[in-house]
Amino acid sequence: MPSRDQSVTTIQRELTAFARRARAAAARMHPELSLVSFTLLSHMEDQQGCRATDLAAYYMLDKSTISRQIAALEKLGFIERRTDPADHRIQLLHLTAAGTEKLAEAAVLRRHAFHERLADWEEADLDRFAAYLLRYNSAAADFS
Amino acid sequence: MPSRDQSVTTIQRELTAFARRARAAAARMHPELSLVSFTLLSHMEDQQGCRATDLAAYYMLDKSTISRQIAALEKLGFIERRTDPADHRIQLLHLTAAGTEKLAEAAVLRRHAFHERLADWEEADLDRFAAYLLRYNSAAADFS
DNA sequence: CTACTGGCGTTGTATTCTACAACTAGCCAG
DNA sequence: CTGGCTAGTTGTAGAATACAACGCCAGTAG
Repeated sequence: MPSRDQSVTTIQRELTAFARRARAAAARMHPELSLVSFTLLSHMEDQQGCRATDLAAYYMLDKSTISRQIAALEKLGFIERRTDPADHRIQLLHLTAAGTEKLAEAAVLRRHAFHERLADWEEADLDRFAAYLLRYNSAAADFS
Repeated sequence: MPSRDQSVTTIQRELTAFARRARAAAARMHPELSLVSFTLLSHMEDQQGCRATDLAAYYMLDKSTISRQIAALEKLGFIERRTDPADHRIQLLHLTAAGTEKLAEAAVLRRHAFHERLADWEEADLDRFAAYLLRYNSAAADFS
């Protein structure tokens, strides 16, 4: 039975190892959509009409970085900006049809990869693993 | 009770969210040691005498990237190269005392952050979470 | 109404990370 | 010895990112 400290160390090491590979794995899986672009599009799909500032805060990126990413995604035709009629400083970001489609393509590839890796897991274990990750991330969000 | 597909989707989303933030979080925690440098040093500590090629394969990075990272870490005095006497093509990478110390400093900061986030978890849950991550990563390694 | 203040986003600039390709050097099989 | 393989380096270019300075708009104080 591992000690509390050992478990925390393992969690840290394994999460970090995953993080280190995620970028390259995403690049290999869908070269047209980097991990950053993918997550930004995902976020926009979930939160219809989100602002650039929201994305910056959520992903701990500088607003200038987001601005350029947004510009690139717009140039590709994946998103569109709608100026908030109530406040002209704000741009509400929305996926276009092309963006939705592209995101779905990448999501299929990713989901397939995850399903493969998790193929031999019991459903109960998947359920608990998902719950643990949710719990961890919601706690981590408070510290960011 | 979530379906198998929902659980996989959650796992994918939450792991990805973590990965997206890890880089910035590491940079904020220990600005002197990027996430990449940190993981490379960690790997070298675990696998005393590892090769640059091993690091490249494990983290899915190009060998040129590793070469430059290695060069930077050597310039900082954190690692040293020892040519393998049996095969002069190979450099065995070792931490120096300074590197070991620097790594320990960063590890303390990181471990503290993880302990904080996991403070209110039951030990049994930590244990299971760690086991799930190990299992996931060992499966993922086969696909890389 | 005007001026200050603060929030949102863009642009200029520099740095870092990364990949790909071409290369050198060492090992080994024939 | 030669050809082919492996380990690592270097040239080059592109992408991501941060920081700082700026412009624009909204709200508020005077």
